[in-house]
Amino acid sequence: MGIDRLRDMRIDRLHSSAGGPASRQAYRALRDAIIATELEPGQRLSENELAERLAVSRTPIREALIRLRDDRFVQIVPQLGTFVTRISTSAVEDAQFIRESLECAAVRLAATRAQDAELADLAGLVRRQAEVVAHGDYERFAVLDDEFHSALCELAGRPVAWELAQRVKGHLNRVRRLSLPHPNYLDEMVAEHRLVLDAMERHDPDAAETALRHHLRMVLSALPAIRVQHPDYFEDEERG
Amino acid sequence: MGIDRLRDMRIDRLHSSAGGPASRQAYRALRDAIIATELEPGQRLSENELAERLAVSRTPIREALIRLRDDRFVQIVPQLGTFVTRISTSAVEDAQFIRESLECAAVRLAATRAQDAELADLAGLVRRQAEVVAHGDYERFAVLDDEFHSALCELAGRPVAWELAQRVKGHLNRVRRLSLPHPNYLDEMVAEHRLVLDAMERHDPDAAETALRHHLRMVLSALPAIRVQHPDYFEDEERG
DNA sequence: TCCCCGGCGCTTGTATGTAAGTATGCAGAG
DNA sequence: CTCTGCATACTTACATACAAGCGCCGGGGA
Repeated sequence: MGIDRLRDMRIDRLHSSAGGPASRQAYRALRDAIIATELEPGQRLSENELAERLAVSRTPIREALIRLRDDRFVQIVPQLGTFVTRISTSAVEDAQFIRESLECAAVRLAATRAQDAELADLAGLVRRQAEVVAHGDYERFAVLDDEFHSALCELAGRPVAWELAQRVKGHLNRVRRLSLPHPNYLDEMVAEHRLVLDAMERHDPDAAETALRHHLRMVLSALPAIRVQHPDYFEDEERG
Repeated sequence: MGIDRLRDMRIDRLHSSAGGPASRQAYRALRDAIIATELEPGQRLSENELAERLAVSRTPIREALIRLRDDRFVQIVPQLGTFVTRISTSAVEDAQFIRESLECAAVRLAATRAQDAELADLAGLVRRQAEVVAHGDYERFAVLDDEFHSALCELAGRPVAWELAQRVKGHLNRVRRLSLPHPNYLDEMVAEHRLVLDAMERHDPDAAETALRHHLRMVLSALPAIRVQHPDYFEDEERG
């Protein structure tokens, strides 16, 4: 088992956010597939087969895999194979720690520096989130959610914080997609965004940080349940 | 000018922390050379010439350059060339922000969780730092300094924080090497380490964070002076 | 039946060749 | 003298070929 599952991967054409060099497209396609667990944790990847499937040579595939290794989404073992990393509790916690540290530091700055016009824009963004949630449009909310967190870093004058946070966020998303979101999940998210925004409007860095930290930690709560449901997706010790 | 400066690079053998695949060695060698400004900011790099100089083929060189691009140490322009990034104030501030966010968050955890034995080890490390500083051994101090900050993240249970901090730290080191350290610089560093340690021994996260933040910000103070001294190393607007 | 060992097929790592595009410098026209 | 256009030499991006090493499987021996 394992190697023939490669055909389960849905991406045949390099369609995801198409554009740019082939190596970057391959990176995005593979990354998306891993986060969506279309490529399952623990699965072995073959440079040759990926190249064939994505209709490019091994070179861009290899460059994509190297970058994915830096992201800890794959593990490359010389002369043996390349594997999708299993979900490790510590890796998820690492990602959470990094994101939390960066975004909380950013929101403190943002709360201090944000101008009224910028806060108004952010408020508009949260309103739009409420709208799409009312329509149950999960996909659109995901986009607006990213925009919100991106805007926080932008307002802090540190867009790089979001770039980095987004990179590690993949680990959190992979977990989140495995968890069945409970009904009011999206409503809660929007409400928490509003709490962060309120604190920023009061220019209260402490409150903004607290609210954002609470918000970011929501994701992790589902982790134990997922481990019970997909034990073979985890690499951690306690499995028996 | 520019391209022939490639011969100024001191690394002929892949000697820096030798071991591992050639691409990794090339990465380290090039990274070290850039941080030491043996490869000057703005300088054009040739894959062919680097391959010849490091006695490997273009493939591992290319992989190294890709990783350096992710680190923002080089800029790759397709069909045009690869260039050592000039020092940008915002990039340095980005690196500072990331390092500060991660390490300050880590030291808070460490101050809370550290055991007596671990604190004793850390105290021993600071003592050794004082010794090598007394002998004016800058190189050994640099190693022990890294060990100190690495230990903080380790004690926090988040070694990944140090890995990331170390990666962006290169940008800060490149700046620091250009500044002539004033005489008591090393003594101050050790003293500040001791302040951080003291706060940790009191299990006081707030004090530990404050002390570390102050410590980390020392580096940036030298930046304006360096810009005056090496204006061509900077890419920022205000040059006239 | 169990164990050891050697060949085979796969893997990644590296080297080299091909393609496409940009800046540059020179030649020639105005 | 200045401007235009083309040939050329370089670059990165990609494709392909070669090398070295690990795991597996099957045969032979005890």
